[in-house]
Amino acid sequence: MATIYEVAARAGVSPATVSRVLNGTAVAADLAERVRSAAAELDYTPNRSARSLRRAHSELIALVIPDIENPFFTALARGVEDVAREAGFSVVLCNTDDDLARESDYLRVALAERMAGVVLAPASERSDLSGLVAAGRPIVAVDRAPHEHSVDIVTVDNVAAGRHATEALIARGARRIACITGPAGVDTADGRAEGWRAALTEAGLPADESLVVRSDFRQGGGRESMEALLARGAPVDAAVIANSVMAVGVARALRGAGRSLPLAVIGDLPIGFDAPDDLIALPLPARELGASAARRLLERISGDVEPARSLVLPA
Amino acid sequence: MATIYEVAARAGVSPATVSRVLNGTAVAADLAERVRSAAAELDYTPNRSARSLRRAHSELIALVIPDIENPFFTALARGVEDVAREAGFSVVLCNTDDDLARESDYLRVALAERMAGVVLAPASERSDLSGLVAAGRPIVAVDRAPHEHSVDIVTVDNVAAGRHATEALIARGARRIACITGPAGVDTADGRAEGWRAALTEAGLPADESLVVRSDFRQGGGRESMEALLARGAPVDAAVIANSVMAVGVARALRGAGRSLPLAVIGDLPIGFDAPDDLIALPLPARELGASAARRLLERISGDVEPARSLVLPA
DNA sequence: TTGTATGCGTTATCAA
DNA sequence: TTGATAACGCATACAA
Repeated sequence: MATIYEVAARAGVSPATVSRVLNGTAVAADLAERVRSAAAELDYTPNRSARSLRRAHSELIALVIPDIENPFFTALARGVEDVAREAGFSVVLCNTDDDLARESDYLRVALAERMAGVVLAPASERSDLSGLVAAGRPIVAVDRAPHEHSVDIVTVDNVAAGRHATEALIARGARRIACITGPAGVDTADGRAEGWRAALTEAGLPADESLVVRSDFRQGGGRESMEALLARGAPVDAAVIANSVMAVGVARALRGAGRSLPLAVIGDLPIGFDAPDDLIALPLPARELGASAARRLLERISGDVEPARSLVLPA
Repeated sequence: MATIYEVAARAGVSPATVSRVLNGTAVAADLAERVRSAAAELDYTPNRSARSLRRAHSELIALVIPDIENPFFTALARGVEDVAREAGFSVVLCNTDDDLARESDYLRVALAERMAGVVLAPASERSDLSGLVAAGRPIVAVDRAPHEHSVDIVTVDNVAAGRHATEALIARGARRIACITGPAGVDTADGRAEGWRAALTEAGLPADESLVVRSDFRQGGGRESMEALLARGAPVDAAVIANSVMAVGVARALRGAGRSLPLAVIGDLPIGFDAPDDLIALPLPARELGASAARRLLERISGDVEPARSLVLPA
C-alpha cells in the first residue's frame, strides 16, 4: 500500500502537493500531471483512516434500518444511495432486526468510526440517539419520529395515506371497514388509523373503534389480526392494512378461512406476493423518502446548523 | 468527544494505561477501575479512525451482496453477522444490484477504509478482486467462485442441490422434467443443471438438453422461461427451478396460462410468496454459508496465511 | 506493571 | 503556487 510520501517522492514534489492534487486545490498543471501519473503507477489508494482522523469524519454514511426484508426499507435504501453516491459518499447498511440494542450498537459504531452521518429508520420511538446528538454528529430520522430527541425528521403523510386507502374502499361500496395497523404510540400506525377515521367520518360513516386492530407491522401479526376479526364475527366488508408485510398475513388468513374481502394496503407489495384481485395497493414514496433524508443529511454534513426541521412528504 | 488523554488525566494515569485497560492488557485492578469510571464519566468513545490508522485495520467487515431483495442473501447476511458480532466486528452491508462497477466501488472503499475484511458474494465470475488481493487484505468469496483470483471460497454443493430437487420430482412420478437455471458459465447455475442431468441419468431417464432453459436468476427471467417452455409446447410434466426468485415468476407464468406443474425449487421461498401446493422447496443453508464464510474470514484476519481454501457445504 | 515517546498517513497552517 | 511541519487520537516499543 503506497503512501502519500511515496507518491510525492516519485513525482518529485512534497506530500502536501500530492494532497492538494487529490483534493482539488490549486496546483500547477505540470506538477498535477506528474502527481497523477505517479499515483497511478503506484496504484495509490489514500488511507481513509488517516484522512478521517485528520478531517474528523469519514466518507461513509450509515443507513440503519429495522428490517432488511421489508421492501419499504430496501426502496428507501435505494433513495439514500442515489443521492449519497452522487455526493461522493458511500452508504453502508446496518440491519437491526427491530432490536434496540443492536440499533444502539450500530449508532455507537457510526459515532466511533466518525462516519460522516447517519440516516436512521428508528426501530422504535424509544430509539436512543443520545450519543450522536450529544456529539453533534449529523443524523436524520426517517419514516418514524423518535421521541426524546430533536433531530431532522423526514416522514410521509401517514394520515393522508390512511385516508386515501379508506376512501378507495368506500368508493367501491364498502361501509364497515376494518383497520389493521401497528402498535399504539407508533406514529406511522397511529397516523394511518387516524386517516381511516377521518375518511369514514368525512363520508358520513361511523368510525367503529372496535374495528381497529393493533398489530406489529409483521406478517404473523397481520395474519393473527385478520383471524381474530373473523373469529369474533366482526361485521366487516373491507379492510385497510397499514403496511404491506402485514397484508401478506392478512391475505393468508382470509384464504385459510375461505373468505375474501376487499383490501387496501398502504405501501408497495413484497416481491412474489400474489395479491388477491380485490386488493388495492397504495404505494408510499419510499425511495423519495430516502432521497430526501439523504439530502437533508448532506446539508448537515456541509455544516448547516439550523434548528432541526421536519419534512412530511405527501403519500 | 473526549480523547484518551482526557480520560488519562481524569484517572490520574498515563494514556498508555488507559489504552491497556481498554484493550485488555494487564493493569492493576485499582488503576483499571479508576480508568473505567473516568471513561464512563466522560462518556469516552475511542476514536476508531485513530485506532484503525495505528492498527492498520478497522473493526468493520464489509458484506458485499448483489441483491438485497433476494432472501438467500439476507439469510446469508444473518449468518455473517452472527459470527462477526460474536468476535467483536461490525458488519456493514453493501448492495451492488448486480452491477460490477458498484461492486468495484465498494471493494475499493473497503480497501481504502482499511476494513478488517470482506465477505463477497460476487455479482459475477468476473468480479474484480485485484485491489484487495494485491494488498493482501482478508477476503472470502461466498456462493460463487470468482475466476481470475485465488481467494478463499465457500459454496454449497450445487450439483447435489440440483440432484435432490430433480429426484424429488422423479419420486413423485415426473418423467420429463424441465430445468430452469441461471446463465451459462455461472457455477451455481451450471452445477444445479448438472445435478438435474445426473439425477435423470441415474434414474434411467433421458436428460433432454432442450428442456434446460437458461435465465437470469430473477423473477422476470423465471416467468419468461416458463412462458417460452409453454409457448413451444414442450412436453414437460415438472420443472426444477434453480433459485427461489425465479420460482415466483415461473408460478405466475403457470397461473397466467391456467396451467399447473409440479415444481421443485432450490432455496427458501421469498416472504409472501404463496407457493402452489405442488411446489417443493429445497432450502439452501444460506445462513450457515454466511457463518462459514465469516469464520474463514476471521481466521484470515487473525493472520492465517495458508493458501486459499475452498469449502463446499452440503445442500 | 506503568509511563514516555514515537509513528501510523493525512490535511492544514504557516512561511517562503 | 509550493514546501516544511505540526497535529489528528491511538497503540506500542522501550525504559523505568
